[in-house]
Amino acid sequence: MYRTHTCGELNINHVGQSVTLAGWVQRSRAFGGMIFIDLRDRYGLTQLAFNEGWDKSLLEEASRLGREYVIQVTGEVLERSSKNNKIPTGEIELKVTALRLLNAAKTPPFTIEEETDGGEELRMKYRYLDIRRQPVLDKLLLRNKVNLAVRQYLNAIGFVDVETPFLIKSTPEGARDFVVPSRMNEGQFYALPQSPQTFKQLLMVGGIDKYYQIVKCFRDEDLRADRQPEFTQIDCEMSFVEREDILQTFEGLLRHLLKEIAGVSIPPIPRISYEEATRLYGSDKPDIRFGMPFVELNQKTQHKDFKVFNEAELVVGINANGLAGYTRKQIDALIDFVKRPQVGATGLVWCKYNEDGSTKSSVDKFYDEADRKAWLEAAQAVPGDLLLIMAGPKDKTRKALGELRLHLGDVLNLRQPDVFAPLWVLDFPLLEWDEETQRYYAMHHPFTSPYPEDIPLLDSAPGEVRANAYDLVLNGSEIGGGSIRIHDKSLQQKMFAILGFSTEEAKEQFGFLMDAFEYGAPPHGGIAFGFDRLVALIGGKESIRDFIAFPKNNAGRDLMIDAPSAVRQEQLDELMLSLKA
RNA sequence: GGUCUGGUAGUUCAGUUGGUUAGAAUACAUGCCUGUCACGCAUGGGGUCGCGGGUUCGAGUCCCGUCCAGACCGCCA
Repeated sequence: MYRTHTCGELNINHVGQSVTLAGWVQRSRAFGGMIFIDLRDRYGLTQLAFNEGWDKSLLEEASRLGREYVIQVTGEVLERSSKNNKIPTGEIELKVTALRLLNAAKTPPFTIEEETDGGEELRMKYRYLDIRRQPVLDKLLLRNKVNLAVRQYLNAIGFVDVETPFLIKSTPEGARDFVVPSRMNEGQFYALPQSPQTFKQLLMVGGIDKYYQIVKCFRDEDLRADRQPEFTQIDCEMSFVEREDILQTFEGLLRHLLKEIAGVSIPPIPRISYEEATRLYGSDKPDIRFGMPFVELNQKTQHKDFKVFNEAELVVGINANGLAGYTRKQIDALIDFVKRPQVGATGLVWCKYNEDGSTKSSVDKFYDEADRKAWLEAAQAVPGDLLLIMAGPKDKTRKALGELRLHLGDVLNLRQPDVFAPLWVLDFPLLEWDEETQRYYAMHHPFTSPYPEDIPLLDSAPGEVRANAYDLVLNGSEIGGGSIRIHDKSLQQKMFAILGFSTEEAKEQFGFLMDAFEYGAPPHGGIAFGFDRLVALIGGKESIRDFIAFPKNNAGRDLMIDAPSAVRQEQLDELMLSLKA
């Protein structure tokens, strides 16, 4: 037996007991005739004490131990003469009577402590050392806790975990596929799933009724701080349900998770339409931890000679509550923010509602006091507020003002990580027109059903058809999305036709699904959650990387194992592949 | 595909208008120290200034290229 206890559990009640611990040397503090060593495992730290007076040869052995050496010690639990109230084991120490070196260690390239001196790249290269650090370990433990809570909730209401294949078929829609060459089928390739979408629908045809899976998905697209090429989804599907059934079931899941993990009770989740979300917040995933809705000012601004406003499709403002005191310099900083290429606005007009009730704006040349008062009133501003206005093409301007709104939320500290404000976004458009390829694309995916009452519009005005789809947004991040699916072959065929598939192409790509629809497919719908992102948000962080044990960098590389890499010529030959020079 | 930022000791960073032998902190090694817990004190070792080219009497510093890392835009049904 390597140990009788862990390094996190001994306390004053164990004094006098003989125990054996095993772990890593965190830090050693040596004095003339004595040495203290902090021994670490994933449960905590325990101080080991060596004393010349107790055992001189043992003290000498201890003096040779370096950082991260793996050791086993046996000894007696003593009450400390000077206690450390910063750690749970701080009242005791181990008077070591036997020391066994289990493995020596090179000096680690960065310090294994709460606050490390290591940079990102180094930590990724030596991820196994990084995982020894408490903040990283805590995130992995949180992930495990959320995973367990998801399974408990879903199992309790009858969901069945079914595994679906990873080696599947490449499809043209959606994200770029990772492809895998097939040795036994020369010149042919599998694709890794972007999601188990069609399989879970086939499970519904198979009568599984309530399916879930916590499953890896793969997308060969560029990465971000919250985007990895392989990521995990909580994938769910239900039969004989309407939208309301899905919303209730998974609102319950989020409520369960926040209660179990974060100890937070949330009120019923508000709902908003896609149209309203973009109109009020300039985003289809608004952060509603704070207000600041947009106010449209076309009618109140386009009666004077100010060309910028007059020629704009949309003039829209936001009330930056309480910022009337902002100096010229501070306002210039906001203007610089919106002019950054990432935001892309051309300018920003401001209008102050001073504490004394007077008003001042950057466009006083064109607008008088009455005009300015009218704007401020429309924005429900009170003295002390600052109105910020943008003008331009509708979509672009809304998006830019949405960025500014989030920035103001940050500036005003209204985006607290421990506040959870979920939101359902409903009534997405079914289709999006793409100018470049001159065709419609499914906004969600081609299996999403339109609202029955909108079906006639599929022929006359496809762009106006609303999807029976829903996104769950948490604190400005999309954490889940789904829809009621098409389960009727002819409607599915029609969708493919609108998306530009010929009958043959549709049959070749998705014939298996449409065949299945002919054998009694039940009405069904589902949802998938981004598990990494959900865990990160519950943990109060923006980046998902630390919540993944072995993440990839922003070029999709694993710095630790140095993947991807070239393969041997024999492997290529076996696969009948040759590389372009 | 694009924009921006960075690359100097094991690590995190500083390094002025181009100018003598490239510094600090920390880590590491050695010595001293019997109650530390970021122990303290002293001494010491440690550098292809990412790589290649150019300008110059002289380049860590300026220019060009390239590689690597990070953030973002496009992309992500």
